[in-house]
Amino acid sequence: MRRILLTSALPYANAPLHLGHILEVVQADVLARAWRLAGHTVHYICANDAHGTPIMLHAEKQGIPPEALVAQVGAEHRRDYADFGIAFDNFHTTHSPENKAALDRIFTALQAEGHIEAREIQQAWDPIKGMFLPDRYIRGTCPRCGAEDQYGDACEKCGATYDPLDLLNPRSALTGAAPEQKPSTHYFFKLGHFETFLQNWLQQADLQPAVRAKLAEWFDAGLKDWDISRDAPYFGFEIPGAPGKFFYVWVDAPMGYIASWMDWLGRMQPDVDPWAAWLPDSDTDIVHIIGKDITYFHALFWPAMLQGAGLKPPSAIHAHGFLTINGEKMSKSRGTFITARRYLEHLPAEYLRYYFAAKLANGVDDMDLNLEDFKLRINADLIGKYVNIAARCSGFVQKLGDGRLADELDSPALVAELASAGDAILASYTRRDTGQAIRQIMQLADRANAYVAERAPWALAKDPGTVDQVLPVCTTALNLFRLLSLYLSPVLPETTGRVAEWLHGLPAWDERSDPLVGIAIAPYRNLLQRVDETALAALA
RNA sequence: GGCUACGUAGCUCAGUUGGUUAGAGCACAGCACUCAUAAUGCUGGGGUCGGUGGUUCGAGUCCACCCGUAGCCA
Repeated sequence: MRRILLTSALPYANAPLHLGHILEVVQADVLARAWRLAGHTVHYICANDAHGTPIMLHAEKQGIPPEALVAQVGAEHRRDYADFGIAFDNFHTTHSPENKAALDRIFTALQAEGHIEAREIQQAWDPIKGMFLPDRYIRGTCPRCGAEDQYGDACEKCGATYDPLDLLNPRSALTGAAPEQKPSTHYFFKLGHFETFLQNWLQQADLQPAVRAKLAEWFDAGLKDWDISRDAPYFGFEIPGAPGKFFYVWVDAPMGYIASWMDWLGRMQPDVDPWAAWLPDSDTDIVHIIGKDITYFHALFWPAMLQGAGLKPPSAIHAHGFLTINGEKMSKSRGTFITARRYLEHLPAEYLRYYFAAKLANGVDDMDLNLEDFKLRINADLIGKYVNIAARCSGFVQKLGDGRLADELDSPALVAELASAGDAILASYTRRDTGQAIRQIMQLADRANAYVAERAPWALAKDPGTVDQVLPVCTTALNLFRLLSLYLSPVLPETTGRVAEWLHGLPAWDERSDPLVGIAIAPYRNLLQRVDETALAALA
């Protein structure tokens, strides 16, 4: 049995969660639950990404301290996640003493080993605001194609990337002032020191082919030093021995994984060394679920920093694609930006969990949330196939069996078949091919419905010569339903939890071959409603 | 602009190391059934696998170029 530390990417504590965030955590949560079914020990941890210029400026605009903004947004994030059934073992924040401790240990070690270098560079400076400007806060005309009002690092029109110094007619996005050039001492992480290590690591780590291909590209381009410092004013941690210099948010962000783990251990298992899982000889697998846009930080800087600090690099990094809505990028102006909260105001969380799960595969492809497809899929799979099995059989148990299941199954072979199919399903889940798992489960649901249609308990019930067969048939079908519920439990914990209450618990994984027979069950109560058209329309 | 990935039936997606007439679910059509939230079962129609060229006895699967989409460029 494995010990696994599972993470999803830290959401930035600047804005509400949207459905793209939910796609990621659903993936991670399903994986965590599936691994637990398989008997592994999984700790699923996450945290708020609390630092950086955008948060500092946002808080300033609201007239509150950044700590207050982060706390407030963090509380909203927690609530949204909880309402989507995301069962973190811990959700912490990077603005915490634990994270400061993690950062100090790692930075000190990197510095001691000569992996940090300080040197002076030229930076854009806003003379009115009195601060250095991140590239994103400088706008101007693209030096290549002449497009106006482009960001300081890249042109959205022609795709060119450049230095903000190259921009024509540069302006501060904060004050409109023309930025000046000022020298400043910055600290750099010598990523190039880790080329050999990274080359080896990417061979043995559990990575997708597309991620490996992307990494190879960066090696070909040569590993450059990474600027890890920012000048005050900045919301973050100050660099030791360098007053007025702060760690760039992306330095302490991944350390939030460690901080969250430390925080959890400190409260739950204070005797355990919080670093144990991250030491080189640790038997804990560290698995990161991330969006494809941040592969760079997780697969290059992060393992290198850990290695440089004498810690264990990640065992696996799994990148996923982006979410589009009805084929379009999520965009506030186009009305395709759906926050997690807005979805929850209209539709049940588990519908979206199921839809995402059904379409997730072990690749980096983008996923489209097509609302018409969503409706058809939920209605067809969850109501028409899955829940239908329980709904169509339980009435007979009440009418003919007085609520008591038969002592014998009509088809033990079919129940055994579904029970043995579980291993392949679990394998699909843990391979992160959740869509495959769902296809396998729905195929079994089809088998169950075909079985009921073939045995036709309603017809058996009409003939005194066959009426005795009705209960064994329905008991068989309900056992199939119970197995399907077990298989769906990583995706639909709440619904299958209600099934568990109804059917005297779901079987333990290793005991799923034991049928539920000869026992009284309560009358069936509706488990899921069809997708409400009005609610769906309100979402779009 | 460079790079990486993706582009398969109306929709959403599978297609293992290239090998006989390209698969599934949904949608659609017909039939059956009426236990079930108009749910279910059976049968069927539907694709020159983004385009062009190439390698091969043979390519959705390999190569080149082009088009489109997404992300990255520290």
